[in-house]
Amino acid sequence: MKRKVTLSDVAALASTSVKTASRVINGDEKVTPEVKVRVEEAVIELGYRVDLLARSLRKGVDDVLAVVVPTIGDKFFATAIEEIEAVALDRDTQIIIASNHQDPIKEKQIIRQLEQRRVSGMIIVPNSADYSFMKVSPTPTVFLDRGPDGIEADVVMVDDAYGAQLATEHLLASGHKHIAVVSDTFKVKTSCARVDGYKAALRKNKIAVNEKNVFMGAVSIDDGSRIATELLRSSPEVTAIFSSRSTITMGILRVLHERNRHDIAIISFGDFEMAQVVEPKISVIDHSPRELGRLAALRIFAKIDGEKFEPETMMGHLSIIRRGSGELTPREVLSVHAG
Amino acid sequence: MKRKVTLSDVAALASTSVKTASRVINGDEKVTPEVKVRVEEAVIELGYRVDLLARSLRKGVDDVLAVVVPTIGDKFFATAIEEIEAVALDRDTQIIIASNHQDPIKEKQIIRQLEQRRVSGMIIVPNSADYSFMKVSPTPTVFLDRGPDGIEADVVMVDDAYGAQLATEHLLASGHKHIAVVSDTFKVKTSCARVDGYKAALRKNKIAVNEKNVFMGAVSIDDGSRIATELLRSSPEVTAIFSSRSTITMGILRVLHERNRHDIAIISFGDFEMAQVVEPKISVIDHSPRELGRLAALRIFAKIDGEKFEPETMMGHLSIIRRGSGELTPREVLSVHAG
DNA sequence: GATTCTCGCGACATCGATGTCACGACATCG
DNA sequence: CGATGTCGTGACATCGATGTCGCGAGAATC
Repeated sequence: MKRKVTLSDVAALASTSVKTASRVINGDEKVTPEVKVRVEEAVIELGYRVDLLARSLRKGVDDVLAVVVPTIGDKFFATAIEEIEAVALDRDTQIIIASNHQDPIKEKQIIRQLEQRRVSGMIIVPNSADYSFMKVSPTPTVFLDRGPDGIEADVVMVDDAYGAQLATEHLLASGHKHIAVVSDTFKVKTSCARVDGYKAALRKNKIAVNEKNVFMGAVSIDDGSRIATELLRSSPEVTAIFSSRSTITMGILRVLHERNRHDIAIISFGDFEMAQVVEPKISVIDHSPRELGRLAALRIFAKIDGEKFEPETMMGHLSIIRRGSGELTPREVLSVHAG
Repeated sequence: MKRKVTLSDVAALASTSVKTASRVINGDEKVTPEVKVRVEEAVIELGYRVDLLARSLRKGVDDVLAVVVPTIGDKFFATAIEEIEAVALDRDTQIIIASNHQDPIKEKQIIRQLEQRRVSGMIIVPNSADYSFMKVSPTPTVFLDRGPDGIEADVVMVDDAYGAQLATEHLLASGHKHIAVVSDTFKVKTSCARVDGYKAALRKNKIAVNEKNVFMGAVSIDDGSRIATELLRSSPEVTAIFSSRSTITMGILRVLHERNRHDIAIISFGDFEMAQVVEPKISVIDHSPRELGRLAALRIFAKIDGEKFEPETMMGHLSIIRRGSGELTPREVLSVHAG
């Protein structure tokens, strides 16, 4: 096992000083061409490669971007990460991924550890915890998908309430009067906002909000199925559903397909691959994880490069993709026509 | 902006030496309780936290695990990463994710960079490139999902050929004679193996392989749809399809659903969320990304901890999940019964 | 009581790179 | 011709931690 090749080995072979060797590998112009060649030859001969740890220690920060998400396996976050990685690759920056496992204590430890590692920046998808401990953090940070509690910071997100309103109004426009919403917990800001948007749309259209048709607590596919079953039983008058997450939508679809209920309109917050596969295809409110990831990455790199801004909230685009499921005519309208 | 707190600040405040402070934070027993308390108080008072970069430089390796995958957004890899991250979390190890972007040159640079960063280990999902340049790598490495070319190494994968054979035999057992396969490119080893397994199953059952029914070149959902369309036209006799990837399956399903063709049996390599949502539910060969991720992570940490093994290939479990789509009776059998 | 051991501690070197600064050689200027 | 400037260079300090080693004091041994 031969010892690691260091700059001083290179310098020795090139009969020059360590510092000059360093100058050559860093492209410093002020080196005699002849010496430069000698060093370059020595580098090749010895197979020298910079030790990034040592360089980072000297520099004071490590050229690494950290990304903290609730779960890596979630398609939405995975895609956002993919985009962040693509932006980072252009700067030869690698990314550390950490999952907070829905545990504020653990997440705080993780963030601490990332700071101790001197990552050059962090992109965080916050949970419901308090982030005020980060007020004094020396590490540039951007929050993604939702804003953090307890601290003013850069945030890249979409206008969840507005998107939910769009979705609900779309269903209203198709003639639906009895529209249910299925969402996550009120602890998650985005879920709240989406339910708020739903309610706002109803109010705007002078339709009373029936709390019975607001279903919370759905995260997984199975939750979606469970709630859909309950919904069909307890609220038979419902002709349309606004689902605030794609996993929930999948769960609802399972029940609808099993029971052959193709008479219920559905629109989903967040696009997903299978939305184009099932019949009828699922209309969605699209908030692109790619766009959010890109925005966050560009922002964080601008900050890393030393640009100073005031904390700012940046909104990604929202659009509605009509595929059929949201445009179904309510059955009472159909039956009136038929009768 | 106050300067960073270092061990020497702590030592000064505790009126002791840097080394002794170091002993305290590393839990070295040989420190007088009194001194230990002084140091601990100083740590709290100053808010001292170890600089992981410096520690890693000294130690010679960085306590970070690198994971290199083709694409992060792919659900299969994302889930594997999630599991790897979970294992790593138990050791307070963070993970660097890199995508090779299907580009061997870029991937080589990335791997080099990871070595230069002195990551303590690497888990790599290889592409078709040659990995012989890694023969002399000092970094413990495990390959995931498929074996690398040009080098003997640890590999965690499943027996793709066997899984494909299982799938095909399942269709045969339901009475299908005309079975098509849709797969990726022959450049990817796993794809090859799956097609081989398909052919082996046919041969074993004395059914001639019809190359016309071997469809290659499908990666995305759209590819799946394109090929499904072609298949329905060019091979109307086909009553069952073995799809070697979940994305392909989704593409095929889109076409089948659009055309209301519920008479074609389908089985998919790789489980996916929507497999349980559509009707009929999709039977799959399950090769759990969680299990593979876990196996790879445990292996890599064992190697990091200094255990020595010969290069070995570890196989994850494979099982068939029957959900209905693979158990459809072929229409000619039905018509015989009907007639 | 002299000697060997152990224990807690700290000065210093070290990991591998880069910043600082000063020095000698040569060019340029008035 | 002396003063000033620029240029390439390298010795040394530095980033922040930990390994080495030796020292002095008290305990244990004969």
